[in-house]
Amino acid sequence: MQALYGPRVPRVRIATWNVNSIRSRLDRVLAFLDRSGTDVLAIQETKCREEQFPVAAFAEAGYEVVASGYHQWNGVAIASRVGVDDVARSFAGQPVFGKPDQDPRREARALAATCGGVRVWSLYVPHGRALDDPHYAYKLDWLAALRADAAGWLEADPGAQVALTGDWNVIPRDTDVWDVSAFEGRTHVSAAERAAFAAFEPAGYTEVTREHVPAEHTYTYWDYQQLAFPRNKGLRIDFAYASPALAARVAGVRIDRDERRGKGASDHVPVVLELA
DNA sequence: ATGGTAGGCCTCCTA
Repeated sequence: MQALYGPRVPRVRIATWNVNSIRSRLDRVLAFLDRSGTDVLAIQETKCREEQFPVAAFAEAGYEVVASGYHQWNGVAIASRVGVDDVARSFAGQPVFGKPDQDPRREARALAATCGGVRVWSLYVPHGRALDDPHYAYKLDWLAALRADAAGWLEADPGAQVALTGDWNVIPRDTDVWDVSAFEGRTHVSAAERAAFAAFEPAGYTEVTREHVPAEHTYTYWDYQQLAFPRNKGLRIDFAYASPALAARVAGVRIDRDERRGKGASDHVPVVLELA
């Protein structure tokens, strides 16, 4: 009898990747899915409208896609071969940036779906641009609103399996960049950004990529300019916060550094969570 | 030497 053994828990491999245009990166993304055995991929910077997303190529590879995007900037998606249920195109308190009177839609920076029992969020945190730019205040508001909402999900269901994955555009530690002095006076390293990032821990979440890949100067992004990758001048800005029930399942994390090599690479590499 | 790259609806904006 099935009940004697309890419900089967499917093994799931979840990855996150800022692809910097899904249309120009399609072959690389499909090749990554094939070689990595990824079941759910949270994609950021798709840089396309929903109707432009190459869903047929993903379907052929066995993945269902849900995408959010309405022009050539930002854009997030989730590709899954273990289901995409209960899709959300924003979180409850997600701030609006720009000219809300002309464009009331929130930017396509957050997308959620339940995939194989895990609530997966694909997040593209606002860059901030500069400390004195309105986009910087927007970034801090955005992170605070996400934290507040994410805390509520755990209060409502402490056993929920939630993954907050994506490009966080925050350098949490001085050792997450080749030379932190190069970022003095710039975004990504400010005390306010680091506090906004760290605030997910007291909200009940664990940053599992740090837990499983603790080595300093381990990067997930290298600028296209000035030979940043050959010189290993990178940043660690792609992370995955996991709820307690999900964090307990994470058996390993891999940062696919090789994906940055060669012509036609994204400036970010995939980060893969292996669930037991 | 005050640049360099890569994406997009591409002579500008975003990262």
